Amino acid sequence: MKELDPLLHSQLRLAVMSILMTVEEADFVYLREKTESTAGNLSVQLDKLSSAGYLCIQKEFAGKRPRTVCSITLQGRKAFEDYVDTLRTYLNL
Amino acid sequence: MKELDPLLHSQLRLAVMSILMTVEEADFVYLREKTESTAGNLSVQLDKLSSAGYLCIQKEFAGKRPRTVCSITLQGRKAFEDYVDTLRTYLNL
DNA sequence: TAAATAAGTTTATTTTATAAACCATATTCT
DNA sequence: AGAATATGGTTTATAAAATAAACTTATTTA
Repeated sequence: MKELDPLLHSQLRLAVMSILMTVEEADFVYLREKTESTAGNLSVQLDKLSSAGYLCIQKEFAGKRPRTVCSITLQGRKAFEDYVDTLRTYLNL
Repeated sequence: MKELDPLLHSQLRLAVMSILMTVEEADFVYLREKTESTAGNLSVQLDKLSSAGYLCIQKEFAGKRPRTVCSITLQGRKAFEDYVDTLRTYLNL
């Protein structure tokens, strides 16, 4: 049985990637609200996804406030699709 | 975002449930081979699924050797289907 | 009869996820 | 102006999980 990419097999990381699959980019606040996660947890998980090269993070300023913008990478997109395929075999879909 | 049943959102437990969805019953050895897991890990995960009422475990003897047979319960079947539905919203399927 | 194998269980270790605490800046209230 | 509050996060600590290693009991096999 092929193993599920552990980086994606996590509720919050999967939710984040799922959102980024459908949207050109998303900032920290949006992701936090959409996923109903705490900032701390989100921060950690974004770092992991970023370290893996699944998404890229740009830090800008919106007016005077910091803004963290995330977008999925090609590699991330591929990994997500791969994960879905593997999952299908688990779910009998 | 609805949360994914943590009992099913685990690689090994999901694999086990997936198998039990398609097969009347399966014994310990079969599950271990099919999932390529260690006996220790499998034992722990089967206990959890059993405690949750997702599967039932019968201990018999096959000749002189013990045999642990598992089958999915109605509740387990429902939980699995529910998990799949929830997951769809994450995966945009 | 001693060593190896089978079928598990229990305990220990590592990894993960999550939450709590914290930091820096900006804004609002008195 | 200075204190309190909000914003947008990061870092550190805690709780929960997954996994592996060690152990148990019985059974074959050499």
